[in-house]
Amino acid sequence: MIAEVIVDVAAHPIDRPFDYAIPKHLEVLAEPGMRVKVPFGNRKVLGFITNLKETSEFDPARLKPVHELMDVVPVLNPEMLQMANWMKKQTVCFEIDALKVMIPAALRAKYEKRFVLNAPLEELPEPLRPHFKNKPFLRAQEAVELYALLKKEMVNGTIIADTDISQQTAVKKVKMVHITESLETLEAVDVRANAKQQLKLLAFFRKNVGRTIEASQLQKEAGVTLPTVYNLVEKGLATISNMESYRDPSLLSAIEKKGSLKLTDAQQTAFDAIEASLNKSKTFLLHGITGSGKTEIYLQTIDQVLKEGKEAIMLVPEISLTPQMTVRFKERFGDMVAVLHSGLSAGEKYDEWRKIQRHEVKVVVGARSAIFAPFENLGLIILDEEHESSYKQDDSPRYHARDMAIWRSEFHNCPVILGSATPSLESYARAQKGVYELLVLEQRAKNQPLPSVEIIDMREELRRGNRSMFSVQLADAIRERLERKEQVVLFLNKRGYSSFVLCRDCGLVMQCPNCDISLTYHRSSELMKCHYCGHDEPVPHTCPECTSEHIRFFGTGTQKVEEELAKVVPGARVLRMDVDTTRNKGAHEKILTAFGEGKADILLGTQMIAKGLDFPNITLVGVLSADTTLHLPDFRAAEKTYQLLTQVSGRAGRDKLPGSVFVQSYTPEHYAITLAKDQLYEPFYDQEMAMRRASGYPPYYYVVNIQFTHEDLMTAAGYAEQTVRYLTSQLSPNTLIIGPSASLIARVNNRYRYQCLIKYKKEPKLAEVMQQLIKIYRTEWIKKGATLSIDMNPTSVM
DNA sequence: AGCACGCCGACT
DNA sequence: GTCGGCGTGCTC
Repeated sequence: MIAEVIVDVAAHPIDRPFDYAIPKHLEVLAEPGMRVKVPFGNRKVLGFITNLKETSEFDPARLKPVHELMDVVPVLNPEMLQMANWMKKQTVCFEIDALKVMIPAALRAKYEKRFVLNAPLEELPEPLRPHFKNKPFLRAQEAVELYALLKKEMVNGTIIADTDISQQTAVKKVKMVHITESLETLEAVDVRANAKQQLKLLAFFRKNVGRTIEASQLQKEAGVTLPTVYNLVEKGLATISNMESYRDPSLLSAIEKKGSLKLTDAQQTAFDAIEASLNKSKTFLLHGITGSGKTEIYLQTIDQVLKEGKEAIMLVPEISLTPQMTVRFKERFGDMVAVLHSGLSAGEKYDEWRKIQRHEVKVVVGARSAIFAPFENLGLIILDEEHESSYKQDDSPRYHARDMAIWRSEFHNCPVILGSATPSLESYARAQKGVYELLVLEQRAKNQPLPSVEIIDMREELRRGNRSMFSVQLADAIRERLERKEQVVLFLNKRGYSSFVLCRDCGLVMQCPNCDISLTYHRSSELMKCHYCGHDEPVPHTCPECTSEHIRFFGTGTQKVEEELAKVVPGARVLRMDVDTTRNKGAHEKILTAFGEGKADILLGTQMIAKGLDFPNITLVGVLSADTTLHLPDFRAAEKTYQLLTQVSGRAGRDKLPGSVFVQSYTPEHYAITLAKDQLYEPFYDQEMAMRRASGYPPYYYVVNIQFTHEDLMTAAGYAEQTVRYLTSQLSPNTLIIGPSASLIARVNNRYRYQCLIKYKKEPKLAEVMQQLIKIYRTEWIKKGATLSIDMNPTSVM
C-alpha cells in the first residue's frame, strides 16, 4: 500500500503529495487524515496522509517507507481533507498550512535538534560524558557551549545529529486506584503492626471494597501518601491504572440550566424562516440592531438542531468570548458545549477539541478557528458579529471563517446564520441580491428606546478656546451622571498608537531603527520596543537628536485621558482598560467585573470595550474622537467607523435607565458619523456603496493584495513593478491593477515593503495567473532574497 | 590544507 | 524549510 503524504515543509516545490510505502504491519491501521512521521531528504518530518493507493507513478525502488503512524484515529476526517484542498486554492496557501490550521496546536509538530550518542559512553572525551550519562541524547539548545566538542565527535561518528519530532502537549493522565473486590484477600493480608500508614489505608480499603478512585482523591480521603498506596498495590490489594482525563478550564460545572425566553414577534419570524431551512445549505443574514435579541434566536435555533440529532458551531469574535457569553451557552446546553478561546492553554484547547472529535459535545462556541470543529453531522453554523475583521486570519493561510462556514454548509446541507447590527457591505450586498436571505430585527427586545446620540463639533470647541479632549457638553454630562451615581463609559477611538516618546524641542519621535514605525514605551520593562520586529532599547533621558532634556513620554492615549479626566471630574473613580492594563490573563474580566459591581464610576478604554459590555447602570457613553479610524488610508475606514460608533452607542441604556451618547469629532458632517447617530444602516449602506463603486472596491470589485519585501528598496519596488506589468499583460482589460506603491509601513525589520492591488469583477484566469506569478517568484525572485505574499480579499489594504 | 561562506538543487 | 555538495576565497 502507498500513502500520499503532504509533508510539514512550507515551501513551494514541496507543496504537493509525496508517495511513501506503508510497511505491511501498518497497512491495517493506516487511513487518510492520520499524521505520519516520514523520512524526507536526510531528516524526518511530520506529514498528513491525504490518500491511500496501491500503485505509485514514482519509481518504486526509490519509495521510502512511512516511519511511524502518529495516530490510531485520523485527526482529520475526509471533509477536512477536502476543505484543506479547497482552502489552498481559495487563499493561495500551502496545503500543509491549510491542514495544520485545522488541528489543535497541541497536535502540530514540534521539532527539536539534538545530539545522539552513537557509541559506548567511554569512547567520548571526558568533558562530554556527564551530558550523556542519563540519556543517550543531548538537546542542541542546552549544549551551545559544547558545539566545538560535539562537532569533533560527529566527525568521528560517535555522535550523530538528529531532530526529534514530538507533539506539543500530551494527553493528561490521572492515576486511578482500583481496590480489590475480594474481601478475603483484604482480610488475609499480612501488614506489620507498626506500619500505621498501611493499616490506616487497609482499613479504608475494607470499607471501600471494589471501589475505583482517583489516586489524589484516595490520598485525601484515607489520609495517606502515595508510597503507602503503592505498598498495598504490591501486596495485591489494589491495582493502579492511568486514565485519560480532561483538564477543566471553565470551572463552570455548577451552572444552573435555564430554559428559553419567549421570542418577540420579530424574533419569531426570523426563527421560523431559519427553522424552515434547517436541512438546506442556505445563508441567512440576520440584521438586528444592538439589543434586538439575536443571541436568543441563535440559542433556540441551536436547540432545534440538537433535537434533530445534529451539531452546531457558533463563532464569535475573540474579544466577545467572555465568561458572560459562555455562561449563557452553558446555561442552555450544559455540558453539551465545548468552548474554544485564546485564554485556554494548548492542552486545554486540545481537550475541548477531543470532546468534539469523540462526539461528547454537540455545540462549539469559539473564535475563528472553531470553524474547523470536526463535527460530522453539522446542522448549523452561526457567525455572530459577522462584519468583524478578526474572522479573517491575517497570516497564511489567510482564510475567512465566513467562507469556510459557507463551504461546510454546502458539504453538510445546513444553514449558516451571519448575524450583525452593522453587516459588512459584502454580506449586505449579497443579501440585497438574494444570494443570502435577509432577516431583520428592527426593535430592541426589551423595547428600550435607542440611546440619544449627540455629535459634538470639536472644531467649534477649539474656536471657543477649549483645547482639552473634553468638550464642555461631555464634561458636564459626565459630572451629571456621577452625581446621579450612574456609570460612564469613555471610548478612545485610537488604533495601534500607544505610548511613544517625543522630544518637545526638536519634535523627534523615537523610531525603530529597522522599521518605519515609532517605538512603544513599555513601562513594565522600562524599554522602548518595536511591535513589528521586536527591537528594544532603553528609554532615553535626553533627546538622541538634539540632546535636549525636554524629552517627554506620552502615555498611552488612555493614560493621557485619565490625567485630563482627573482635572475635569476630580475624585471620580476611573478604571482604565487598554493593552497595558489587560496584559495579564484574566485582567480583562477582572476590570469588567469590578465595573459591573459599581467599584468605579468611569470605564475608560479602547476598541476592546466596544463589545459585550452589558451593564444596566451605564447611562452615558462618550466617544472622545470619532475621527481616528475615519482617516486611515483604507477603503474600509468609513465602514469601520460606522460599525464602531454603532457598537459603542449600544453600550448605553441597555436596561431601564435611558442612555445617551456623545460623539466628539473634528469632521462631524461625515456620513459615517451622522448616520451612525441614528443607526441608519440602510442610508449608510447606500452612500458607502456609492463610494465603493466610484473607487472600485468591494463589494463591487474583488481585491487581491500582492506584497513584496526586500532588503533593498529599489529591488522590492522593481519586482512589484514587474508584477504590475505582468498582470496587465495577462489579466482582462476590465481588471484594474493599482500600484506599485510603498506599503503604509514601508519598512519592517530592515526590509522594504511594496505592494500592488488587483481589482476585478470577473477574472477567470486569476487562479492560473497567480500560480504563474508564484512560479516566477519561485524561480527568480526568491533567490534574490525577495518575499511575496498574496492576500485574496484582504480586509484592509494598508 | 582547512575552513567559512554563499549558492544550488533535491526532497517520494 | 533544511540539508548536503560544491565552488570560491581567505587564512594559518
